[in-house]
Amino acid sequence: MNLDSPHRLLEGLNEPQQRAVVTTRGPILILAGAGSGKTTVITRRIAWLIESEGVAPGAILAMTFTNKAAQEMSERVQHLVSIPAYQLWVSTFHSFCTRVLRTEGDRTPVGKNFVIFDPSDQKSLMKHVLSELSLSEKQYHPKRMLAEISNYKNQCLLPHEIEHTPSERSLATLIDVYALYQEGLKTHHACDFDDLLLLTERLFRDPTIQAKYQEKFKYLMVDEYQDTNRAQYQLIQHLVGQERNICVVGDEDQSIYGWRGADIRNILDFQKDFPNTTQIKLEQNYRSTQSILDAASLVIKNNQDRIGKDLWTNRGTGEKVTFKLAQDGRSEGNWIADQAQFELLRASNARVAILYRANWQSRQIEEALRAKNIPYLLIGGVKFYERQEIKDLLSYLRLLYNPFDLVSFRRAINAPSRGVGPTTLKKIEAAIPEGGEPLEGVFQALKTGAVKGKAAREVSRFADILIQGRKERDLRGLASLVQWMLQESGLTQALERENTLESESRLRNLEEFLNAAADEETLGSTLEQFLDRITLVSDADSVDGASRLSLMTIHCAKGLEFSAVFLSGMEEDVFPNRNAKDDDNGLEEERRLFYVAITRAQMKLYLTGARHRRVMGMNTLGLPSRFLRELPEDVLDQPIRWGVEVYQSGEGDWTNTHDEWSESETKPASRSKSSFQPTRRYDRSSPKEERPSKPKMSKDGWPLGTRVTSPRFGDGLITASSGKGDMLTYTIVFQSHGEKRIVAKYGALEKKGS
DNA sequence: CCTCACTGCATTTTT
DNA sequence: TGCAGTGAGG
Repeated sequence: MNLDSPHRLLEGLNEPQQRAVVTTRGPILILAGAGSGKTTVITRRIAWLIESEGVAPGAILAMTFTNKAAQEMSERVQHLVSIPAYQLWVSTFHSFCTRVLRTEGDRTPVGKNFVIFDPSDQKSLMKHVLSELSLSEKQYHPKRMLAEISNYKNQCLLPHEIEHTPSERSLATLIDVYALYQEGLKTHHACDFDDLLLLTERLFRDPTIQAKYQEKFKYLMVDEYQDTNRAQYQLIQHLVGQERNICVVGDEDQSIYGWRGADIRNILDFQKDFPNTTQIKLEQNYRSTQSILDAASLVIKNNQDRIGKDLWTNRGTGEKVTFKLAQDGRSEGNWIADQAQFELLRASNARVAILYRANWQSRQIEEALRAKNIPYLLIGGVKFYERQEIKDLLSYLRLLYNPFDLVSFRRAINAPSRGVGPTTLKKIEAAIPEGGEPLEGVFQALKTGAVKGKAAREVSRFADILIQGRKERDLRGLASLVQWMLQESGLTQALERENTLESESRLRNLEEFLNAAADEETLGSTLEQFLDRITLVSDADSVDGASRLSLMTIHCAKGLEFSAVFLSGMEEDVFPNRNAKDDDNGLEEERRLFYVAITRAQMKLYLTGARHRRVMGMNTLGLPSRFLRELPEDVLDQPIRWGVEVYQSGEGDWTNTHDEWSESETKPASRSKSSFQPTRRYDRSSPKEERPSKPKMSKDGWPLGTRVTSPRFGDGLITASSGKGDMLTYTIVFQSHGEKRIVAKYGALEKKGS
């Protein structure tokens, strides 16, 4: 290979990138740092295989995690070599599996024509299962049960394969729940997200099937390999054939889906799994300035679990990172809004993102943006296809496709409200013959007179809609079918009758849905394909390149880049998230999340925090995120100050600082000298700082941060408060008893030193 | 069977 | 704080 006069497909690539493109045989591990041109490499590599090596497009399988990534790759490949899209197998794991199951489905419990349950469907099935087993939802939270089941599924374990000893009562119950849940899915002819992977993996255990797919796909590529879980890992192992042409691309520092079963060991151990792996590191960053990269590199160095990379850039030092401490969440929002507007005005093509750890944090930022009339796009939260009215309509469509879907049946039968409640539903369900459709239950219940009167009329009208609908399904196009369903189901009329602001917006959503169906129809999709697509789209897929200001979680932002990035809520327990920092793994993942956030920025990075925050209805005192301390001083435009009091943490143990709560004689933190210096003034950098607001809780209580003594628990520090008057309650962290909630009136608390 | 009002409880992150 | 789940009344 002569790299001096590059082939068209190698043009503009640096040396390691070129090697990654042309190394097509055997196992390859591409460690692609943030912003190192990963997508370019993957797409050029696919094009290279097709064009220079004459590989048939259909023999290449490329897997991604999001539809957006898949779509982008597919488009870029088509741009490079002109081949029809349908020949390319670039898809998400989930849609790949769906495709396989739709082809081979006769061999799985749910058959070919399954529906895919989304989380809300799962939840309603789970509730049903729990009541069947007479387990209280109070004790067995449906969501937690589902999370645990998901965990097992991600590890490729079915209920009967989970090992447990007789003494593990709660595990035994979970297994029962899991088993019955799977039974439920089977009778509904339904899969949940995890089943798509699990069932496909099971399928590939059959040597015949395995051979078939190994023969088809000679070249495998996996994007974001660090995010694969056990099921995905196994799936890949099954697919790798004799020639071992597997290329995985990933970045261990961006592994942020451990909670979803992703196992960072998959990428760390790749070379063990595939001896003689070619490893290529992409370390030149084309996205960010040096300051941003320095911040990112020094932060991530604190992690143990990594292979290690040294990112560099030739884009210059750039502006330093700005940190802003606001008095509370509201003023944090306001400051971000103002500053974001400034960033937007800076360049006509500026794209700005406001990121946060958890969705709830978006609220106050949104309020600020709305108050200032700054347009923005919110990604996440309630998804379009999860809205009530959409789910109502979908439940009808799903029933036309798969009449066994009892969850949809239960929903549709009383949407819009027809006066068919739990009682009638129970009777119908009892009348469903073994292995039969819910609709047969309706006929039975009517025949035997179990359901009569008004309910009977409504129910039989509902049955008519479904029966007629099945005929219409085969006669009409997608859009026209949706249109018909909207009318016949009475959903539109019910909303029109309601005639409120709320119903108006729901009608608009239904219209939007109709548009989506029309779009889909022009692609020539069937009802099946339409339904699959709807369930498998994610928030990240809706990120609109044209939008100038976007709000999203850090997770959603992975893979994206923005000229300026705001990262809000830099407080301990917010970020790192309180529940995630229990163990080292959790904390390292949080740190990787921080790393992902930092590396989204091209030109400018802002970090913000709030001194006080209302969280879950409580006033809480924010302490600086430990991550702030990991930032090298010289990337910041000024030292980080944290309000009046100084929090000087030795691994979050405030008692280490005992007397330093009064601002007088604080010693600087060990690593960064000037960080967290006490300061009496609020941050002076901002031109129009909100007036040093009234001290919180000073009227009928003590301010947060006050040190108190309790006769029962000894010395402590007020960290949060809620309620007022007689109900005034403090959350106090005691030196020797941990965190307690104490009603001020009865607590006999005394202020320390008075 | 539906609606409204109350209460108690929770916030990670998503294909 | 806000939502979801529950219970009383219409």
